Amino acid sequence: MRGRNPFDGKPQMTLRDVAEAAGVSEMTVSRVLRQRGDVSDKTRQRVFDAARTLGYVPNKIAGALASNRVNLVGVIIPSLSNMVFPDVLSGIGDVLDATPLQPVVGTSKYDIAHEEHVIYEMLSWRPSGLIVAGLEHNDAARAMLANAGIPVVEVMDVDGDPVAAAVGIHHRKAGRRMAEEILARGYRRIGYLGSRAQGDFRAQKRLAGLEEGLAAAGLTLADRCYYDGRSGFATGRAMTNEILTRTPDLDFLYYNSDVNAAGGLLYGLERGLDIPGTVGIAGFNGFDLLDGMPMRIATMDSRRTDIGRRAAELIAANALTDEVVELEPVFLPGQTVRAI
Amino acid sequence: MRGRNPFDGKPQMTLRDVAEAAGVSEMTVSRVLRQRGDVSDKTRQRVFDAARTLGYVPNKIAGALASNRVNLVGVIIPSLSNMVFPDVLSGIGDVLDATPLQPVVGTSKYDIAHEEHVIYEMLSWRPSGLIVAGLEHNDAARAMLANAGIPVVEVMDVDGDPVAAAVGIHHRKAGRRMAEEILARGYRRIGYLGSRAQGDFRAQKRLAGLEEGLAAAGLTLADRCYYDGRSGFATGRAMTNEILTRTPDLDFLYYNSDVNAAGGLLYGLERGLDIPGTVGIAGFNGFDLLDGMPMRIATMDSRRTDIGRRAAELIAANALTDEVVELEPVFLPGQTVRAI
DNA sequence: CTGAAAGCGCTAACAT
DNA sequence: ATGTTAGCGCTTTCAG
Repeated sequence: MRGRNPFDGKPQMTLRDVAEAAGVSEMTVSRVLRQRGDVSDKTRQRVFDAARTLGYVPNKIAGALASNRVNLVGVIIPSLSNMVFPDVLSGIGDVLDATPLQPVVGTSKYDIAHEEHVIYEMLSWRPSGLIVAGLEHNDAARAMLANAGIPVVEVMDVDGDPVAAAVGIHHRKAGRRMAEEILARGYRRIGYLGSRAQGDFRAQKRLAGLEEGLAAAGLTLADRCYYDGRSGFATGRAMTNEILTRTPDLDFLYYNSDVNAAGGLLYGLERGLDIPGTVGIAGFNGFDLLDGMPMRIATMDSRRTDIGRRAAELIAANALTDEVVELEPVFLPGQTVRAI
Repeated sequence: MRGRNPFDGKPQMTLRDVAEAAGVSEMTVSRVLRQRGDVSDKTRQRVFDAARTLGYVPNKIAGALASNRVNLVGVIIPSLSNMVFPDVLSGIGDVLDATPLQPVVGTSKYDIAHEEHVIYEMLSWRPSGLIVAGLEHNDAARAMLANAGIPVVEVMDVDGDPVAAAVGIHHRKAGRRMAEEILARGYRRIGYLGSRAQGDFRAQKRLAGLEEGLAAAGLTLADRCYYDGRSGFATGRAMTNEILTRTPDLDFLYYNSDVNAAGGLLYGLERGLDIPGTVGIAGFNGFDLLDGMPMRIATMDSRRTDIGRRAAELIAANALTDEVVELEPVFLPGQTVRAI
């Protein structure tokens, strides 16, 4: 007899069991359970009853192999702890809920080599589509994505060279745009506060964009400050303290994330800084969790949910395109920058 | 010829293709690719080369069907937007990373009927284990979990009647414990601020525990205030304003979540309330994101990462037990309650 | 409306 | 160290 996995608790119930109980063929059971093809009401009822009493749960593995159809969409994001990505997932879910497709999430941990591994694992389940955060992949990953033979969408960022379709904002432009807003409001001594993580390409692009924007006005960044580890209020405070101690005459602080900016805001208010008069503050992302801070922080809505939605729509439409959808981030001045 | 899925981009590459290219049998290729059984170095190399040049990606569907082994662990949680659950996932990941198992996440949206559906979908992929948040399931779901034939662990909560193994804290006890801490610090007019959501059983249990604890001292809750929608600073502020307007003599505010408590804290500080003198504040969860608030909020660490870890360990050990692991939440007084 | 046959791509078990 | 055979549980296809 065929070896059974020693881990198996109990024998698997099969279509055949249901068929026998209902006194019909396996095929009929299959048709009833998938609501495909015509089956008489009487038979259908018998089959349903049999399946229900037996507690039959179909084996999708077998079904997928036979039909060559897997209603899963792989979604690969760097991390779930960063609030950015759950928002993207929620957009994806909104769209896929109306289809038979189901998202399956994997995390790359901001590590390109690990990402390659996750992509490989995902593809080996033959999903109906793949959504991958970011444009930065190693060659092996790019090759897999290019040859996957299923719709692939790179999300978040369109500032680079997509392998496939892409939906996102242009982070460099977002940085430039922020520079313009800052300068238009009369700030001149600008500091940047962000993560040291090599894997956060999008923040790096925003920084590059910011510097471009400043350069266009003949300015350079007055100082910058980096942190390791997680973002948070404490992180924002610590960085702010560090950069203002080192360069006290800064008149603007641009943070990689709203969460850190919020920490900076709290720090500044406690020190009695005149915000936005003496020092302006801006973050990035537009987290509504932070509504209710002492001041609304200037930020840029990164369109996360929309990005998820648009990506999912491309997958649901089975679009094997390499279309690039660039969404416009929305600048939200809040109360931490001077009025124009 | 066999019908091909019209969605397929290109024909699937199979073991046979690699076998032909390498001039060996399919079995040999299979052995090489799974690093199982002895294969000569020369053959191994030929196979690797062939697989790599062809860009072969194994079909796990077929492999799983043949081997009756699926290295996936289903994880079903209410939502990803609530920061609680990513923390649990990260604990699960820590443990599973050292095994061949991979977590697959599904969300029940705080809806028991939808949860049943998600459990069914998960089980139909024949995972090696299932981790489900909460003890509250409908009968169909309970039946599925009980008969899954794989290790099943219910996480977060042990206050109820687990179908299978359970790892969590006892939320009613946590509420009682909080009542004791509050009373021991001399507060007497206590208000509760939490979600109206029916699906948040654990917060409801904490509230029940709080009331029990107060009752034990001959007290009752002085007021309560509920919100719809998402937690956040703005939500915390609004609730706090509402409850203090209605019942100005409250001397303690117990929130369902740290995030709302933080909003309440900001509100209170702005109004010049003496915290913790006149009014004490406590939340729940122990989110370290909030480190760096103007005051450290009193809270109870819900042991989320540990819960994830312990649950994953049970799954990894293939434990078909109904063991209940009760972890102790840790009370963190912070600065928003009076010293004892 | 229902059934029988064939086979999806892979791996267990048994050769050799 | 490598090959051969059978079959996992389901769905496609074709026959009635």
